Amino acid sequence: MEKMLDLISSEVKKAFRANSYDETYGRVTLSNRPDLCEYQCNGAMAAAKEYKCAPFIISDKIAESLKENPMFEQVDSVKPGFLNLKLNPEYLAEYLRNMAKDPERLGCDKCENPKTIMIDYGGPNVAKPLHVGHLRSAIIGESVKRIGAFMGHTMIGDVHLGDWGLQMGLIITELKERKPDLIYFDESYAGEYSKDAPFTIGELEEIYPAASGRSKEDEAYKEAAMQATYELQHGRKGYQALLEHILNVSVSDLKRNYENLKVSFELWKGESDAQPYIPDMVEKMKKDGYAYISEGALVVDVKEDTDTKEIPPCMILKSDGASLYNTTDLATIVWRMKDYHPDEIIYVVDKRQELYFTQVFRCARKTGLVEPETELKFLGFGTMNGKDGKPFKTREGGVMRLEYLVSNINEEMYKKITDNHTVEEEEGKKTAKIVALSAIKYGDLSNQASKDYIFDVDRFTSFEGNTGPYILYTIVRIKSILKKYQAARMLPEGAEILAAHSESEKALMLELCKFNSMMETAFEETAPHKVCAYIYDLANAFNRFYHETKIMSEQDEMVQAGYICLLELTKRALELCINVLGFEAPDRM
RNA sequence: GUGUUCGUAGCUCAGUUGGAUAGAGCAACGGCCUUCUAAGCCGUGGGUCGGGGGUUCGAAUCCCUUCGAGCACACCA
Repeated sequence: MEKMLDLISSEVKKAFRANSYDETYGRVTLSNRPDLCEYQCNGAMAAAKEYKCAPFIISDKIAESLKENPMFEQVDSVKPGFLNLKLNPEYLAEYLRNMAKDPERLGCDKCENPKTIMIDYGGPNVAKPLHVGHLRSAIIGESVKRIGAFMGHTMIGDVHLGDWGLQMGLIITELKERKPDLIYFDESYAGEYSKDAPFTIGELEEIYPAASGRSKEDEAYKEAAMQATYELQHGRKGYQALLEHILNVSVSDLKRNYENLKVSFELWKGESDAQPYIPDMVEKMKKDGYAYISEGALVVDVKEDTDTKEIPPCMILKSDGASLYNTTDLATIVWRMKDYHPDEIIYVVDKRQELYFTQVFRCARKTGLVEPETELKFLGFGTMNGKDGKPFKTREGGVMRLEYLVSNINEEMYKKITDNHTVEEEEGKKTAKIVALSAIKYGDLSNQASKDYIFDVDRFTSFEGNTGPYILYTIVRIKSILKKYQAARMLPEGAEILAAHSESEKALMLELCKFNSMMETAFEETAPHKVCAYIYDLANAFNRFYHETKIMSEQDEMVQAGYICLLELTKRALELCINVLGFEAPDRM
């Protein structure tokens, strides 16, 4: 469906043309003075300069041309040259009826040229538990992915595991110390290895920090770990089998954790998957003359004339010849292009890595790893701070495990729910989990991703104000009425959304008709917070309407049925929105 | 030092890409439940949009300058 603003604009542009003014001045925007009008056009003031006359003369003429237009209930030309518009309620109702006919999309057209977009988010490390630092990438990435999918793009989420490097050698070394008799350490062993891992996720999570700690004090131990890393990367069979086990155990645990957050990935690739592509890539960069030796390291220059500061070259290999983060990221681009040929790759990572990714992107572009039209987008997010404004820590000052954070909030939510209502324990727990997730995700997504934000558990889990639980509460209210209505009767023949009967009803309808343009903007700007802002406005508009309108006691059957249709549409819009944000609503709370 | 992001109510944040009287929520205060979930609704108070200059009919928004904060600046990821 065409967007409401475009429909209105095209009428106003017509009026500008009819009065022989340039139609580009006819662009209509939402009103910033809802007390005066619903939509406005400020073009007359801009046009005044070109046509050398007072702005209000132009806006008067345009208003005159639009007076008879059935789209509008009211058209005013005001003081300096504002054109104030109010929509005909019947026209608005018709628009919403068309939205309602399309419950899957509510009139939001899929994009005309669907793209294949890979989105790199998550970024957990194998053998290490997820911590709060992983939260934002997961939440934002998942939402961006869902918004893109809703707009009709093929979205491929890749978790991009940290499964390469010294950490693996450390684990193997520590394991060898603890269980030296394992056949994985017997180099003469030539048989098959067991499918069962010789450790649990619990052990693994304990082994890594132990090994990491010891390597910092014990030089010989560190040497051993580096040696193990080298042997692993150069094909020692037993170690590779161990790596497989580490991956399996770790990934299934990560999947469980991400599932709890309603976050899922199409691909579970890791840094290790990029390694086979490195030699050819490096060779080609050298052969094509892009890569050269500087201070012992192999680098590619990525400076550009327009730079306002010195951009250091992108390092491809360290001076000892080893690969590093850059190498892996570039090689990852190689397989992504080869296997999926994406039109765009979005990286959802900490914004502190912006300079680094500028280097990587430029290098990829310059050396031809991607095509000129392939878009590489850096979506940097800010730090999650505690109430004191400093990076979020546990009370003891350590890094908090994500699992603990989530279960703390679940418990808190359960307490709140049981304080207010008597519910069965099982249902209460289930509801608490759903509401808690909305609190966490909405709390994060309602802020602009690029900014730091304060993770305030008390505020996010509150049911008041601009919070996830408030949105869910609104949906639950609607569900409750619909259920009551449906229990008593069927929707009568010919029931449909009617022209608004009150100010609050019209305000609700005006919010609803923004749905398609809001979703499009949220995608174009990769801005989930716009979806949050929208549903907050929508929920407010609904609650105002709800308060004024006694739906169940409405006497006129068709009016009542019209309300029900409007409620259905509101519920649908809210549900589609929270779905792209990555959470859901319970039936009761 | 260079670059970059930012500075809006006591607190947490919006601000439709230059428009009219700068908006929400929390906190404070006051009203509304024998009737669809009061986890709600309505109202009151609270601002030199960090400061200064400029661009123009018009600036929180664009440019310059200044103060303050965060972050980043090749062999970590």
